[in-house]
Amino acid sequence: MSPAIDPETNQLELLPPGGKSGARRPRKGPSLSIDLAEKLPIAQVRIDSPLPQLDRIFDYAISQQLDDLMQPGVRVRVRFSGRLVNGFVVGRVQASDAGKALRPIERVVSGERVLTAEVCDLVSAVAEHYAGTFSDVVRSAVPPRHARAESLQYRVPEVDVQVHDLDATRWSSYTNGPVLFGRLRSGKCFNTRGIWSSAPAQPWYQDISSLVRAALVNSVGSAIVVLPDAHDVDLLAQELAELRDTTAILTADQGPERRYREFLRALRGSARLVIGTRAAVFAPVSNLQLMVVWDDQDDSLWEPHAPYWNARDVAAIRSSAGGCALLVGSPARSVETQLWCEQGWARSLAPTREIISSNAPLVRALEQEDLARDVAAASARLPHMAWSVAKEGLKLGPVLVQVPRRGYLPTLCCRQCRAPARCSCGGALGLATGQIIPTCIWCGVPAAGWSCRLCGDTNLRAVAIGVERTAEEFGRAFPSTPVIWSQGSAMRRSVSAAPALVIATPGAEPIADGGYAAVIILDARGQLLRPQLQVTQEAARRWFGAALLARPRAPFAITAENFEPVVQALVRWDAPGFAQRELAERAAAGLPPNTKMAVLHGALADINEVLSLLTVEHKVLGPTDESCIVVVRRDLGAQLAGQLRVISAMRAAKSTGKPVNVVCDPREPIAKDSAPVPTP
DNA sequence: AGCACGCCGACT
DNA sequence: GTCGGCGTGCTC
Repeated sequence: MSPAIDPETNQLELLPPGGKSGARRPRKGPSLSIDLAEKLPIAQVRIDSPLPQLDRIFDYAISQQLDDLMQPGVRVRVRFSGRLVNGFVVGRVQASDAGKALRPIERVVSGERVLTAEVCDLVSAVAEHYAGTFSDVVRSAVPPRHARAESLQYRVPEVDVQVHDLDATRWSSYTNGPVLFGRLRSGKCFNTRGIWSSAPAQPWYQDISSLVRAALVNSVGSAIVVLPDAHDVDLLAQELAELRDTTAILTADQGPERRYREFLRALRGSARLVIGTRAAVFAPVSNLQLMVVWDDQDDSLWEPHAPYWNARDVAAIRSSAGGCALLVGSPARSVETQLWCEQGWARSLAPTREIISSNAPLVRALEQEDLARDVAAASARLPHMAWSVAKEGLKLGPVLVQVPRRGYLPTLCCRQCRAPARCSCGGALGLATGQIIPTCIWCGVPAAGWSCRLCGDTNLRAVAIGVERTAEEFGRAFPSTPVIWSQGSAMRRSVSAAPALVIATPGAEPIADGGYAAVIILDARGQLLRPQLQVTQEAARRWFGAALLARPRAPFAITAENFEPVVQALVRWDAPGFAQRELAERAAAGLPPNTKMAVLHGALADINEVLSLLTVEHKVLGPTDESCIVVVRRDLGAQLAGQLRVISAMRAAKSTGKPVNVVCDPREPIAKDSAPVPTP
């Protein structure tokens, strides 16, 4: 409270607006003064700086000239440590506790209040949760200003939202579905949270559009839908075309003007529905009723920049803070959302028994008798069982073949000793379609005259077979059938109902008109052998995802053994049960999401220093030369993040050692096999 | 990060 | 006596 306002002059002791006056030099002579705003003359400002020691509120004086514009949420330019920097006004108060003379705010960038109070609190909460800074998070929440977009008129349209009969019917395919749907429809969104695992043969974008209609009918509120990529956004926007006039599309690939325009449509109430990719989770809509996140295990929901937030978890924070409804859907189920269900924070929605028995695909896996009858089945890439499923399916329509690798022969090894084949630069060798000489995947140099560094053999052997080679093989086997392929680099979005073989990588499967007549998963066993913690989760997501695209009761062949739990889950169409099992295993091993993890990256000495400053009860895995993992009980997660934040800020301010990079709730913290398991 | 302040060695 | 080394500390 120290710089008192003189009641006679309404003036506050101030530093001059410009110049490079020494920050700590005592001012000499009479101080400069400006005419202060009469009410709430102090602006609380967040500075645009990634430095953790500057991640707090700074007070500035508001002149009478800028009084009207200086609303919470506006962008400003302020003199900070001698230099002009950007910032946001996050509040206005009567007095400052800075204990020193204040500088006036130099300039208001525009009167647009781009950072609403709710989003400002959300950004703070996300920064705290991930031990990151406000400015790193707010960059995702508020796009850069574009003056022309700001000068446009934003009409608030009259849109009549209608709930169709089909909308309620779709949700009666799920246990708890009718209750949840009814709550949204009657406006009882408060603390309504659901986690759904897709019903077979029921497109996710139709499920979501039904929810959105229910939440927006009879209400003046808004809804946000977060989807993994721009194509999904288009698909849902088409499904909800009748709400076009009140829909804002927020995707990363839009370009500055369009992006800011769509943002302003949400901010100014011109759009009540926001459909977008991960950053849309911060959209500044008013009266938020419902948030939907689809496919929460997709990598795209993780922000690749510090502090590496995840859109599903940001949505959960937002739902917790404001009580808006939250629905998270997946082809399968993540262990994280399963935990929310088991803790009672959210309801589980699973397909009903009736829907499963009428629509779930008929799963064929590798059985003991298959293996006995067909000696080659155990090692064959395309066992007889899968072959006959393809042949039967092609009589009725398109058949999907999911192959985990793109390209032709993407990985090669020495035929003699099976050592991975490498280029002189260290990159792996692969063979592209039509090539005879393998090339390096990193430097692209052809490896003519390759010889094995270990045994000297000059012959190569394929380790993995890609989509293109698989398409070639099926083309030879079914000469009169069209073969279509689709993979990450060249995706095909849809195919007709005519018989065809469709070879695709996971996530690149085209949608078939009327659904696939059969689905085949190749190289399934190999996918269960990779060392990541997420392998079984990821496998379930990929395989349920492919199975969803099939017609009701279509045959589904998978080249993994029947006894694999994930295969069992497919047979019973029970993704929640599978997640429950995985969650229990992780709980027993002290692994997330039952615990909270943070990965520290940096030099060993710096990591050790950070660890020595932690007082929260924690376990340490490692440290190795450049990283370590800190594990705490789940209920101590906020404390851990808080301490890591303080420690980072302190070390950065004192510049002791090099900074340590912190990643909270990492996507893939450790290899499953090598994980030293913390003892509870 | 920048930038200023402060407290010790070799120079006009 | 003072020019300048970069160790500390702060930025409303």
